[in-house]
Amino acid sequence: MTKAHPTLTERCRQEGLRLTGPRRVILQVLEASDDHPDVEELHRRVEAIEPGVNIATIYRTVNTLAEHGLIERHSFADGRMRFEIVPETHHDHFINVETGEVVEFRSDEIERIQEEIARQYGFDIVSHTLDIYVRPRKG
Amino acid sequence: MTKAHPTLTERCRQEGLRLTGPRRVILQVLEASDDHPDVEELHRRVEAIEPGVNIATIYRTVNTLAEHGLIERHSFADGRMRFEIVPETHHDHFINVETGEVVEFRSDEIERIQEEIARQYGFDIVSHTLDIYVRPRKG
DNA sequence: CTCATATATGCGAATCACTCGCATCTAAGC
DNA sequence: GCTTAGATGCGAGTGATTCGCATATATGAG
Repeated sequence: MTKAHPTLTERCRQEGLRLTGPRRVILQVLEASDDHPDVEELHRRVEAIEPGVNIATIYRTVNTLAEHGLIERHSFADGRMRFEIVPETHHDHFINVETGEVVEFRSDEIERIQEEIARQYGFDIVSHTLDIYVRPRKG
Repeated sequence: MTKAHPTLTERCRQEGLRLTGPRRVILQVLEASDDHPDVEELHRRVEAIEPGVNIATIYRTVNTLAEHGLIERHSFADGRMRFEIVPETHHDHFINVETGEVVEFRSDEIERIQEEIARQYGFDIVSHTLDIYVRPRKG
């Protein structure tokens, strides 16, 4: 029986990345986050577990992890970068403009239409981001 | 006979914005741009028409115009903000990852599905961005 | 047409998110 | 236990954007 999801730590090993003290904590925090924290928020969460980790290390680590394809970068309208573990299957995001909360959704239909349109234009899709800014429906 | 598109200048007047020298040039440049220039590029184009306009003025002006709904801000993967006149009908963007070129497209079907999904989640859509990073199809 | 004043502008300093240089440290292979 | 490539801490540096403030100017009132 293979595990459904190898952990980030396992994937780091596979990628030949060193498992240092600070890095282990960062991985643990990422595993435990089901929202889309930015670097400052990650730093806060890391500091809560083990103080003394420099914020530059968080920046470097998320960059390394993203380069190795273990996490995804997002930049919503607030400017800073946000991160999440690369999901099993791609999804897009609702961003609640009143609270900043992020909700994931997926539409196979939208994915399909994108492919179709890209083909019409003579493009291959490398990646895409669909961010829908919303507010709770009234009434 | 009403004009199909009021010019930016006309819309500024409607919004009670002052038409100063520098601002007129910025508006003219925006009207003439059918790409998605960033602030530096706008500054370059403005300087070519009338030197001496400070880049801070470009920043302030695009912010003012965006707040008044006359232009749209975009931030593609390169980090800086890019602008375009608010289009007649909404469109999304292909970004050629090899050249940085931006191509507009529109899909009523995608728009419709977005609305449908948002409704299912109990949201009203405020706005959205769909950026598809592509490369020219080979073979 | 002139004046008053709310708005814009130019300029340099400040800010914000992020990156880098470099000395030190340490994980992981031998 | 060594060795060494790779990781870290820290402070300085960057690049895009914003701000403070003195000056200038567009626009409406008279």
